[in-house]
Amino acid sequence: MKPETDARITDTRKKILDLAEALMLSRGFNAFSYQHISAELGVRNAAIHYHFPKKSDLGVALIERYCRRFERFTQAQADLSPDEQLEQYFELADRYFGQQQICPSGILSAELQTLPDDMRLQTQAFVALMRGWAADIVRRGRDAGVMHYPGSAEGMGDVVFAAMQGALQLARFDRQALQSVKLQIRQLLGCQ
Amino acid sequence: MKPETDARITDTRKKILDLAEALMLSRGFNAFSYQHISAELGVRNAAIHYHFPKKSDLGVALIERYCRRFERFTQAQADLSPDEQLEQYFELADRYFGQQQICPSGILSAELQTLPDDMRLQTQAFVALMRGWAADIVRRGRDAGVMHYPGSAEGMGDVVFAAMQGALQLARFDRQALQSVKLQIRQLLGCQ
DNA sequence: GACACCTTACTGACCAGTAAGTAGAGTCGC
DNA sequence: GCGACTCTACTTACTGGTCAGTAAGGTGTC
Repeated sequence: MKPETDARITDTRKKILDLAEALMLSRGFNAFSYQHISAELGVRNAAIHYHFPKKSDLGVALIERYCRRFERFTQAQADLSPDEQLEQYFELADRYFGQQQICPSGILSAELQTLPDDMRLQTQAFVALMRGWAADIVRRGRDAGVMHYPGSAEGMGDVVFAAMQGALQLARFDRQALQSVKLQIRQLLGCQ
Repeated sequence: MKPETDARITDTRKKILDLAEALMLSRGFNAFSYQHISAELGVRNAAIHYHFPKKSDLGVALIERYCRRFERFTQAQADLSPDEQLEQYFELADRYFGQQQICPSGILSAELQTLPDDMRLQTQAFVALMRGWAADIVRRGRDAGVMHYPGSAEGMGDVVFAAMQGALQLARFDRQALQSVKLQIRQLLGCQ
């Protein structure tokens, strides 16, 4: 049966991506090796190279998957109110925090100077997506009259995005920090 | 003459620290090697090991220097008004940005999981210092009536600190991002 | 027999770290 | 004022480990 074969084909590939994702978000892209993945998966090193010849291929695939996942995420919650969308974003951050991880844009931008060119470009596109979305939420929040803040929606979106990225990093030292930042952002936006 | 000898002793050591600092803030701690430093300095690899036997010794020395420098920085501007202190902090960020660097707490927290234990402890102390200072500025800013924001000073300090850390990372993709975040923070605090 | 999905076996580069030796400058007894 | 000693600040030469990446071979399935 074709589906079963296809399922097996994508199975290892998906497991590699999942493991690589977890490793990248906790250790960073440069700080995990094909050994980390192959050992956990019970295969040999070269098996990873079969699916992703270069490490940058794996990296690009990871970020592409983030982009697809993120677009599905935004489409799925397109009908929610802006303040509900903000809470969904906060929950996303909580999930990263619960696994001792930071957000993908955080680790990728920190390591940016050492990333291969193709990964850098892909990262840029991903960050632009996230940034635009944050600005969108606060813009529609203000238009709907549920959020109140001075300045531009782009500026406020940047602050929310940057603060959440920084908060996840800060939370590695103090578990209270993420809650602290989330609460303060809610108050700054005047919602809840 | 003693002073001249002492000057030469500390000269190489200081040059190593300076180069290591620049490398860490642009590439990350794990992504630079003793080769990077020794090549630039025109000495052999082992010369670096003479001054800093383990790489973690170099890392700890770097963060300790940050702590000392930071305390001198806060003492030097103790007499400034809170909004002037905030602008000094912004200028610090501008200086990092101008050299294609991110802030030390940003890179160290991103790489935290892969850092040796002694560096982790030192980083924790450094971050606590910076965080406390940010909270101090906005607390005294509110007390003095020049800053206005909802919630606690700790919460607002965390947002400012996290947002600036995130903004420096965001600025690697878009040079406007840092200005955007700085401006928005000023407006959120109601100063200028 | 063609293909997907691995394996074994290897290469060369880079890495942190070490051991042993050395050049020069300062210190001491005499 | 001269040899012996000592210390700092390196050097050369090396080790063992890890890394990404490759080449060639095997195995099961359509």
